[in-house]
Amino acid sequence: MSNLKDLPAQYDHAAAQAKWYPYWEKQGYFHADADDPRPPYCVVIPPPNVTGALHLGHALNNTLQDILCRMKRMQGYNVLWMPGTDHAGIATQAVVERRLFEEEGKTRHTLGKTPQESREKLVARIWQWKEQYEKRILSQLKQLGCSCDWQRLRFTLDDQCARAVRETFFKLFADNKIYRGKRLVNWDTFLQTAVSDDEVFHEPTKGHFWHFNYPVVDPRPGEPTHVTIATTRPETMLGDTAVAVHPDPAKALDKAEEALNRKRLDAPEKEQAEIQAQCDSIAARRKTKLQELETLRDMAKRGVKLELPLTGRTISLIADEWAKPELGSGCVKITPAHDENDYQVWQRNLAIGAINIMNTDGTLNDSVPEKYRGLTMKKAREAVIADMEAAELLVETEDREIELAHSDRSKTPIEPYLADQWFVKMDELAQSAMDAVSDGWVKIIPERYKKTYIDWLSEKRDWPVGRQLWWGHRVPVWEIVVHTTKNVTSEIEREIGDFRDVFNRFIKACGIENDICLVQDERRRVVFRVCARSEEAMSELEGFRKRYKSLSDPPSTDPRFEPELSLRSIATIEPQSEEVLDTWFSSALWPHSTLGWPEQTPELAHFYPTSTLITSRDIITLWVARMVLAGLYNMHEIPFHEVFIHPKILDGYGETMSKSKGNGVDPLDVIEKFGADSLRFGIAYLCTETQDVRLPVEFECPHCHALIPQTKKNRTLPRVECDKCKQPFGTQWSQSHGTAEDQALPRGAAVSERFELGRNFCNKLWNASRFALMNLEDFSAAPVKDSELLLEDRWLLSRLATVTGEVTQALAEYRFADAARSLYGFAWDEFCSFYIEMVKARFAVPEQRAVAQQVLAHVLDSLLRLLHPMTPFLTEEVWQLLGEVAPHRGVLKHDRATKSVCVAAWPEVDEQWIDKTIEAQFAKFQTVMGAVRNIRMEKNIPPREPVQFSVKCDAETVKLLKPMEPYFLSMAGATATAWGPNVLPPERAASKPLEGMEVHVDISAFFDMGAERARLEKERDQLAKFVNSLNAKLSNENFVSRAPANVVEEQRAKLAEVREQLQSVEAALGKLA
RNA sequence: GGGCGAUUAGCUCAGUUGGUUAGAGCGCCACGCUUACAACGUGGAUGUCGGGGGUUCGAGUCCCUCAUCGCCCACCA
Repeated sequence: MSNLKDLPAQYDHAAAQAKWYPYWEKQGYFHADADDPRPPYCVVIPPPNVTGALHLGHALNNTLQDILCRMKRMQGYNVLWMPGTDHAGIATQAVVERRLFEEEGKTRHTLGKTPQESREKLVARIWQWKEQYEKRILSQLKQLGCSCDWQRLRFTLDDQCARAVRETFFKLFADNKIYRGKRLVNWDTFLQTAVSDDEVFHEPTKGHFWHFNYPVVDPRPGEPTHVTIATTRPETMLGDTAVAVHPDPAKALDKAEEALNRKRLDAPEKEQAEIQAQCDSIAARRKTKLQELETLRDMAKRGVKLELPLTGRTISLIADEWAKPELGSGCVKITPAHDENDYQVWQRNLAIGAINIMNTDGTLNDSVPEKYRGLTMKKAREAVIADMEAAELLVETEDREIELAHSDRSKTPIEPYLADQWFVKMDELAQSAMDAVSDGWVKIIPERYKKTYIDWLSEKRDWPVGRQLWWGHRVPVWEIVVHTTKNVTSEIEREIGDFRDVFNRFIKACGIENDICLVQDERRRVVFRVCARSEEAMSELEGFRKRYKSLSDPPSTDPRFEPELSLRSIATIEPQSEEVLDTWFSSALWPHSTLGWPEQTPELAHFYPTSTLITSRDIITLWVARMVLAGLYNMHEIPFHEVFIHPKILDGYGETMSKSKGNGVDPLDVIEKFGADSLRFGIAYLCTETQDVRLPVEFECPHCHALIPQTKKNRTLPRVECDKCKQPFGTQWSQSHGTAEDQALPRGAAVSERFELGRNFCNKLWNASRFALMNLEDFSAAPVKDSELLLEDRWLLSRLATVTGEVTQALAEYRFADAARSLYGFAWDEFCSFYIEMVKARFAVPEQRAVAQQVLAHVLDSLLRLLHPMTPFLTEEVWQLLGEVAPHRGVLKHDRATKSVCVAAWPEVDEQWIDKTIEAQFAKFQTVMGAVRNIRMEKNIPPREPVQFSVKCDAETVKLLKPMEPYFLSMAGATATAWGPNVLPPERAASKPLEGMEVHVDISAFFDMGAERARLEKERDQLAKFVNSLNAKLSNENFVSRAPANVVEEQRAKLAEVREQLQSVEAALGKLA
């Protein structure tokens, strides 16, 4: 047995963490079996990206999951918390590539001698990175106390996930839900990949607005000889295929004017001038410009061509509604391959065509005149402007601020780019996911986030799933081109038919016919795409392709190879698609792929659908929506019943934390300084429904441990000087932006004082436990009789039952802050400040000792259980110690404590103890105690000085308070001299009127006439004010007649009560005079 | 441009279906190392509940409106 006297006065969080996590793991408490008969409860972790270490947001996310898992485990569920990490395709590759460039000056293309070798080498490096960070992440989760089933650890790029991804892709492919199409994509010229809209951010950039003239080919007399267009991206003119003018400029102007007028009516004054200017501009157009636009429109209808300067090409003048007559010249250039809106115009006017002018690396390609080829878009811009100016076709240059799209990953500008892409058709899939939520199968909490989810899905935009990256699940598709020498359709079709026959024989011979799906390209009929489901099918295709290439390798005479030989002669198979899938494709499968799908495992049967998903609001669309549709598609069943969207962690300025802002906080720093329990409790305490978690951040000086507030300025300094000791220290910013000297400085951790709340609470509980343990050394388990319980025992048991109910209910509804606050108040104010203080006096009386011990041990036991999900280490530490002195605990009935609080039963609400009368009675005692203490302080009576007091109250209250006399002595140093209805204040007393009572403290030794009078006058004024306000209310005819009778009655009673108090104060004052 | 959320003590936040004189923690002031705890105890001070309207006997709470901040989505030749 530990020597309880030697327990440190401060909770040693580091020791507890080191001791208990390994213990839990060894006991296998976190492991869940699929054949366990208990009801399942399953949570899949939102897999953290292996891009870097976990931040506070992860700490919050995982703390909440752990709180629920631990509670459910105690409630008797078979809990599986499925852990894992995400390969985070583009993000991880970008990080590794950037490092490669910074540290070795290499790009991914120069890493190996061949493209193949480069790819392999880069992927190998990313795996190394992944191993390193995954290890770090897992260690962080363990230090946080997360009770994940580590035996089931998964990674979105591991073999099993790969199988699930291929299976899903194959299903979609065979189902005609995956197609290849040319679409305008956001092209990252640095990473040379398409990125999704979600991976693009806009940044205001200083730019210009250039006005160019395009000459008209053979203008008729009286018609314009050129049209003027304006652009912020002049280099794209090389890819123009048309200029558009509105088909009905007059009507469009009317509409614009109408809209403007509507806006003007309710626009604030400061915008009026601007609107007026726009109105004037429309009016001016009516006079001068309309005619011209209508002429241009007519010319467009006639099929007039324009000369596209610098290219020698002619382009069409078309009529399209995209051109807004009220803006610029009223004409707009159309570059379908490099602008989203222009692309839409092309879709309406296919005849104009589209010209892609860019290579994948962001340089201009062979579609532009030779002099521009190979230039970057930026260089091309300068060249185009110079040449247009030289040709006297540059009309005007305006300065203008533009919101320029940047890639979130490489931070370089995005070029819109027409490229072949893999798409998933979203119509039916999105609908199914919408229905799941609108019909209530999946519940989103808080409910307001339903809207985000539904709105996004209802757009049903097809999902571009291909990424031109090397890190990820490679698209399992091969392209086959059928050879043909024929140019008659029917003959070509016959050859295609032959190909199909031979191909089918080939896959049958390989035994992979069930794992192969062949689809013909809609436009190019000789092109086929083959999707492979299994490893075997993939290697057969690859094998065939390789053997095909090396014709020197003579095919075997095995009849099995006959179809292969035929196939060789009629078609070419291209290498497997170079692309990989969007990282969200594998994340979408997470809830079922981690449980073993596509295998029908016992886990899948037992744990799917999972119970709850806990995540952050910014991935409701990217992740949650896609998991629902993927789950429904693959499993025909929702992936989870409830989704809880938790708040975000912000810094003291209300900004999101991020590495690039330098305001991030590493949970390990917080754990080291405050302990994991404090971090967890602090998070739960702040995790309210509507507010984000705002945490002012401080640097902790490594020299003197002073806390220096983090400001927008100092958070991005490579070295910070301590306010107190004036010594410099490094920050997380030094690591990435500092000199070697900065990096060598001792590092100042970024922490937040907000976690002091949790630390103080843990320490309070530790010391209360220590008190209990010290006083339970002679504990012998013996159930108490109901009659032996004193008022304070019943009060505490009543409060415990109530709080148990509150906490259980709050956690069931994801109200973490409510649960934490409820426990905080109960443990600190009721258990510590009152019960323990009272029990001290009882422990001194031998015949009262045993009962008090039983109740104390029991309530501590329950409190530990209730707190365990939030503060697992502390509660386990105390649980073990308590088990040594009091292995059997309870009140009327005893049970043996479990080996660990981890597997202890969650407290039930014991209704028999809930007693509002007792709680009200106890409140009276607390009020009198407060009054006595208050008078002591106000009269400056030294703490050690004993005082005497008397209480005027009814007989009922006397019965209640008399037994409490010892507590007044021990807790307020006050001895009661009289109780009852006829009590009169002593000669020199300080008096306090209370509800139905008067407290008089004898202060003859400290009497100060002036001070006492001042105190009473203040009290009198307050009461008088209250009486007035009540009087006013009650003399209001409307209040008396319209308010509910009970409310009026309450007010009347209150008035009588307050009047009485006022009288007693006035009496006391009179006595002084 | 559309949507969502926030605005309560110096700071960070609670505040149930409208009903006494609006709460907590930190910080602040005073006193106290009383054998669980100074990371503590006891007591105290601190608010035009963002502004303006409205509904109501009664509004921090419901409605309208304005302002500020934050987030999401869309758009910007």
